Amino acid sequence: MSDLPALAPATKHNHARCVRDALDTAEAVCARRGARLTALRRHVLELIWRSHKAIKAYEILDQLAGEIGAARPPTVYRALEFLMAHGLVHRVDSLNAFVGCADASHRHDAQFFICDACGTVREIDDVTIGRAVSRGAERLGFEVERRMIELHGRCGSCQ
Amino acid sequence: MSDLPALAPATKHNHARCVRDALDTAEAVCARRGARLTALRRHVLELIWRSHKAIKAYEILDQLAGEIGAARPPTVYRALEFLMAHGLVHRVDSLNAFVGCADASHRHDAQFFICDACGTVREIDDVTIGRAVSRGAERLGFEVERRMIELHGRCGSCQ
DNA sequence: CGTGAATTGTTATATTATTACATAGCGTCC
DNA sequence: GGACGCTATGTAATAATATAACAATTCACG
Ligand SMILES: [Zn+2]
Ligand SMILES: [Zn+2]
Ligand SMILES: [Zn+2]
Ligand SMILES: [Zn+2]
Repeated sequence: MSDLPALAPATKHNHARCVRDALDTAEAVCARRGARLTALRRHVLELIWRSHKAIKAYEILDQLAGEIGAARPPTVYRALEFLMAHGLVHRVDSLNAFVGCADASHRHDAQFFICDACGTVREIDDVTIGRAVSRGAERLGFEVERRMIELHGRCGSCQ
Repeated sequence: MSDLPALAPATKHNHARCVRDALDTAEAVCARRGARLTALRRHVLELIWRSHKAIKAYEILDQLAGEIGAARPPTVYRALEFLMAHGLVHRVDSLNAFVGCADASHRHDAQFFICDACGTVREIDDVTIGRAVSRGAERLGFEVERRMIELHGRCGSCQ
């Protein structure tokens, strides 16, 4: 595994450690469920975690091609499908892109704060927002199954 | 203009009237701003309003082709761009599709409740949800510029 | 009318994602 | 160990979504 200097996030933290933790959690989650975190899937997850930005499927594809030779779209999309199914990665619909889940220990929807200046995606799960949505849904007689909440703007360091 | 029976929404209402109102509002909004609601743009808006479902750009394209002859993607995407710029249409990112704005009198983000069974999209603008998001953002020091809030599930009649 | 700006037409291409089928790996039963 | 069945991966083709670049037309305004 190579070093990861160029793509580190804006927030100051030990990102190598941050990635290692994410991969360890992924191993644990998959082990617990009898799911196979294969070399390929693990590699894709690692690429996603190289930054706290959302990464596009074809960027993953290009990086894979540079590292392990030929890679085709289905390879990437299948890995992403697996990682999303196990809650290790979220899809950011407003960007057609993917980001590592900040709390992969349990499946969840979350809210994403996306800085349009630096690209950093910050995931939180705010119960107040969740409750507000639930009450709105209730008034409409609507049964919510999946929440997609993505807020675009400027993060603290980019204002 | 043809009749609109097949695509009427689940909720019982006078949909012909509903469409007419939407077009009238659009005329008014554009007049007020000196924007030109050309025949093409008006036609696209009307196609979008034929149902309360989100419609895909290429569905619009197909319908235009059937009605006025050749139509190319840029034609549709440009009309959509105009309609969105003037708040007459919203894009539903989680569907790559477009829906008529339920309250085009003023520009806004809103929340969309999307029934995955019947496809109906219900737009509301719930201040409670907006406030919850604002407070979440404030705690992160994040400045929100655009809110994408799309809730998938089942509407009342599809449960 | 003449002019410039906005709109639309047209061709090509970029970007994102899936289908369909072939091959390879891997655990289990006998 | 070998046959079987399941999961994962490889590969080719194509579908679905969106934009770029430039030409032709239309339209408001003077
Ligand atoms: Zn990190
Ligand atoms: Zn998450
Ligand atoms: Zn209606
Ligand atoms: Zn609206």
